[in-house]
Amino acid sequence: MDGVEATWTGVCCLPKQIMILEGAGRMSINSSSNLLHQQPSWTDGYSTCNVSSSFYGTQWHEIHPQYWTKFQVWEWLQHLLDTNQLDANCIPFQEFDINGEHLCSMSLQEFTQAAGTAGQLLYSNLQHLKWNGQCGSDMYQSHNVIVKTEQTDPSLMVSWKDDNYLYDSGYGSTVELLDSKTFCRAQISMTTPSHQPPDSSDVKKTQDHTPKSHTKKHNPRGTHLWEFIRDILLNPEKYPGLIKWEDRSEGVFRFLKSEAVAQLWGKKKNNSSMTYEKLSRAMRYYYKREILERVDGRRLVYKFGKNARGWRENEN
DNA sequence: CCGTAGTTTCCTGATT
DNA sequence: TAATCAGGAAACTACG
Repeated sequence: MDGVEATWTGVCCLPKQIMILEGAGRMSINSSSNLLHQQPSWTDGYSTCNVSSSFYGTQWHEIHPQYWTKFQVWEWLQHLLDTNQLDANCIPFQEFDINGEHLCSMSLQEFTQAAGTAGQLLYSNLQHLKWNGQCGSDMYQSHNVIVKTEQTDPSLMVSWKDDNYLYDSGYGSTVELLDSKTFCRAQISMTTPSHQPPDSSDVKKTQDHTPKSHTKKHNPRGTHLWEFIRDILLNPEKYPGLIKWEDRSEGVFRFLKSEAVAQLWGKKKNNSSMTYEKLSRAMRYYYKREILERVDGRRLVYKFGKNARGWRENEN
């Protein structure tokens, strides 16, 4: 029911949606009118959008490609055009009138058939998004600098470099859980000749290559806590034993290692004094905003509310 | 400089 | 008794 629920406080993608549509027109895609007619349900409810910065954050680069809507697929395509300064007709949007799930199931061959030479770029970028970044996660493949840090919980080996960090699951695999904005920029730098340095507030002040066509979101500290939690849940193989789903379809989950999660969150925020006590206070603030719902009587158990996005299995 | 969002920190008291 | 939950209050910080 709320796959494209427009009631959440900030479907602030309106400007972007307009941009995409304009872009489609400019690109003289022969089926642009088709695109317009097939605008998915995101065209509904605009007028009711309460443009709050609270949810500026939930856009294509903040959720796993698997969960993208058709619109988010187009956003991604548009983004690639913009960031690679590609000619608009390089990517036939009409060939990508599909949701993220479908997109993720496409082979390289299918991408090439759909988008010609650009297909390879799309494919490799998507593979990267699928396996290395996602949701609030992102990475710098060229910056996998592992800096060992002490962890109270011995099962938790976390390494950091700037905004990103690597989480060693303790099972021999080192994976990334990074900031989404960083990931976005990493993707850009990855596919453009001029390499951009990792995300940092310092860098942000000096860099001016970020495409302006993508509206700046009010997400001052990178991934929000609830997104961070969601991403851990969406990566059970990467973050084993930290948080688990109690009821996947209902969005109910439970902290298994509350302090370990708090440490991980603290690491992300560069705050070594983070505790579950403090993290849980922030979680409780989400009740009022309906990002979380109360689960009475169960310790360490939370439930995603109607304003939490991107956690459902088939959210499109 | 100001206001706001999203925490962070601290605290008191209740519950498990 | 320790851990967790519930919220109030104030502080903090990036951002517009």
